[in-house]
Amino acid sequence: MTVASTPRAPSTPIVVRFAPSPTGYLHIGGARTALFNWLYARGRGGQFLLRIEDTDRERNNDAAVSAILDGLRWLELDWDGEAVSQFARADRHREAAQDLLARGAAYHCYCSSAEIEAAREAAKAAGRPQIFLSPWRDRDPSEAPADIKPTVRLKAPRDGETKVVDHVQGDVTFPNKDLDDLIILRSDGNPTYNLAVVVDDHDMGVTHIIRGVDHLTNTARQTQIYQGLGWAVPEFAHVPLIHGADGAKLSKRHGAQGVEDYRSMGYLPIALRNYLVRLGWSHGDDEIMSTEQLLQWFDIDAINKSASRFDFKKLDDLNGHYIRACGDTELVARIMDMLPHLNFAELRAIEHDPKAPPRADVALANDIATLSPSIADGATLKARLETIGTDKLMAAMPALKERSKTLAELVTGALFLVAETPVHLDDKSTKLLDAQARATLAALAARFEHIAEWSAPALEADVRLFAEETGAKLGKVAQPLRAALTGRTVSPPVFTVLDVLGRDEALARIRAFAS
RNA sequence: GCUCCCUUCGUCUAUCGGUUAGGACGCGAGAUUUUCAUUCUUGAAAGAGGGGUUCGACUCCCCUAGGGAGCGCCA
Repeated sequence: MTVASTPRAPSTPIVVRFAPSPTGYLHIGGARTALFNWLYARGRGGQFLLRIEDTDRERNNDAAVSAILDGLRWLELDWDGEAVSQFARADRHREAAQDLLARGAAYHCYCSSAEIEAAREAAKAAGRPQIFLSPWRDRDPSEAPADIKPTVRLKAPRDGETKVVDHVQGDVTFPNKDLDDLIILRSDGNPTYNLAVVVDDHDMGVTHIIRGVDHLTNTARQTQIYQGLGWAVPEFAHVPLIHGADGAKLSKRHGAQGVEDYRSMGYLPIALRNYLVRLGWSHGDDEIMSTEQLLQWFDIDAINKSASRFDFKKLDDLNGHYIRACGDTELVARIMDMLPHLNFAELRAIEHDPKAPPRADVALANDIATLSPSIADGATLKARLETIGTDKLMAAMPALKERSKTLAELVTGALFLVAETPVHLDDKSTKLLDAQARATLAALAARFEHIAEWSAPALEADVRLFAEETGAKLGKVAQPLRAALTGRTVSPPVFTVLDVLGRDEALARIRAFAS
């Protein structure tokens, strides 16, 4: 394992920000951007600020904002200070626009929306670049029509080029002739995104802007605003996008867009972070990296330029690693935290590709439907588990966690705890419990009644002895037991199941199918 | 259409001009095993295509092809 040089203490403290718009959930791509920002700041003693880009009043609402904050908290990415509302700073943005006007770096444009639209259509039809050159850039404002409220446009340079110096993309130059005079103040006097971003980033003292490449052309335009305002341009790192497994944009069809879905599926925050950081960034051959290592190693200069595809198989593998490494107490706590977020009926209603394996939370919902149909949601399941006793869940954890990739699978494996007696059998276990198997169960029940010590090793020894005496293979004895105890042909080791269930419950379940 | 970016196993990636092109996931085979897993061993699997530059190119340059992003009084 090679160790990169430790980042030098910068003379000016690093300030980064994550600036999502409130769309109703924290997008998985946004989550990675937030993670990159967080790692960069926290690894270098800098600040990680949060700003909500809520200037679009129609889309903005409190629920959408808290969904994003919840997502960040769940991912364990803490930010400094209060989240800044961009909308609340509109006066300051207007002030900057006035400043631009006063400096001669902006002008009033009296073109109507219809006029602009028409020009764009014409350009498109003629195969010309769809940029709009306002005639009011050079026209005398005294000629302005009285009935039109003007917008304010940036007076961007027409010649030369605008260069974006980027830690990921390198130097990217845009010919100024391709960048039109963007509107910075709408005709209703409200600031537009590009102006607001520049003013906010400047006022918040942001030194490094780490965001998606989809903003690269915005950066060229924003650079012109910085220049018009006479402000220093911050450093940039435009990170590549994350695509779905088919290479197209990540969509609902791919399984999950918001981090809340990943919580529901039972991924551990640390596993998701480890997975996300490896999309577009690496540190040699290292795959599993602790947060401490990431803080030490992560650097924006090592981020790749190409987009990557989201691979659930790899996420599952990482999550499995972290589950196995996690203490039982913490796992139980995380399961209990997760359960109230699950609504089984809703999960079962999720459409998905029938060829693909269902999401772990959907699989759990389906399993509950057959095993314990009376449990309708995660909160009920949680209550049921608490009634039975979390000590039983704890006792099952060591056996469960080495066969689970997600918390949802952990719960699926633990469902035998809440099953009603007699257990609801699935098709395979129904078939397995034939006359011979039921006779075996009767014989076992008789033995178990008198067993001195009810523990996994003692039970295993006794069952092995029974198999030996009757000349049966262990599987011939263990499988009927498993079916009677769990209703499934797949479960944690039967002896663990017997042990965790306890003598009375186990015997009742066995007798229910014995004959 | 215009501008910009990208292209190493199926996927995520390593390689700072000289390697039998490495690792991880997934997949195949085997071992362990009461089921399923875990664990261990092992196998297959890649430089988009074409030109240059160079003693030597995955690495530098050009072209082509494919992919992506942006082109709003959205953010």
